[in-house]
Amino acid sequence: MQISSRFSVAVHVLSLLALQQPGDALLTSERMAGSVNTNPVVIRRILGQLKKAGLVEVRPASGGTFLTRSPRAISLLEVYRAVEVVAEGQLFSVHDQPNPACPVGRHIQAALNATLQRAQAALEQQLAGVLLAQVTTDIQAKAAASS
Amino acid sequence: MQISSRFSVAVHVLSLLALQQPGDALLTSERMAGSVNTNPVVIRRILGQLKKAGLVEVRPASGGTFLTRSPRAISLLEVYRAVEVVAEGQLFSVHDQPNPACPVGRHIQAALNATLQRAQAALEQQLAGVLLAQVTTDIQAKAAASS
DNA sequence: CTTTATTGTAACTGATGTTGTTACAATGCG
DNA sequence: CGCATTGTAACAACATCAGTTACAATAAAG
Repeated sequence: MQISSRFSVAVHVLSLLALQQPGDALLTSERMAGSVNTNPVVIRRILGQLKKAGLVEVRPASGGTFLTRSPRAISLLEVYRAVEVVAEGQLFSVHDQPNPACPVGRHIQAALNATLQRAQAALEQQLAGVLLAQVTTDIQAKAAASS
Repeated sequence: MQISSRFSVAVHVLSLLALQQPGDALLTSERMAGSVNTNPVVIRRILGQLKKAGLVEVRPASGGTFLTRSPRAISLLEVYRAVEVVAEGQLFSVHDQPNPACPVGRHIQAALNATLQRAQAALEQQLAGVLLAQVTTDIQAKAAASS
């Protein structure tokens, strides 16, 4: 099973917000949905999660949406956590009722746990090491190169 | 979304096979299902995948099931790949039709790709570094300690 | 050669999660 | 006030998962 695209959509939306300039038209959920190519409600749901995580400020009605911090202070791990694509520490699911009468059944969970936690932590560390600013810089570089 | 428990069940089953002794009663799907605490068909489906990956030999009818290699020569990454919990290189799903008329839409996929691949590779490397033999040794150690 | 236990596989179910959609009340700017 | 927009609920369509029933194919044992 794949990790939900909520994560990539969230990074997309945050990139739009990070690159927004003072003079620009306000970024509404409709506009953002146009860039992501989805329904505005999908964007609003994700914005709700980013807001709950304290990453964005959404001013109701026609107030616009803004980052609460510099893109240099937002890691992709924070975004990943914000959109709850995976419950904390639960990337792998483990069969939960093995037979305790069998030595393997009794100990498999504990024997596997350390490895699964390490694997998950390794993935999260990679996300922690990338900042939103790096993504937007990369986007701008690619945009400049292709023009 | 979580990674399917097929992976942990497969490691459980392979541990049973690794710890099986010559004199023991044959490990049928029914017996293994008893240890995992699930339905025998679930076990047979997973055995089918492990067989396809060349990790086990299943002799039809009442012939028993065996590892084709030493547990020291089977990494958890091979098991992970065998049960196809995640299509190769596709742990993260990315929204696939961003708007090319927007600079962010046009470049977000490429900008994210390297990071997502690295994160996934970090996870897989951890699995590659653990052998089935380590799991069974750990199980035996825990079983000895609790007796 | 027949009996018997077992595997391999198809088909179906119920539960859950995702993405997209419609609908509409609440909000706050002009 | 009027209006664009947000926040949220409700629902549909779809996919995957885990469990189950059913049964033909297989091969070992007598």
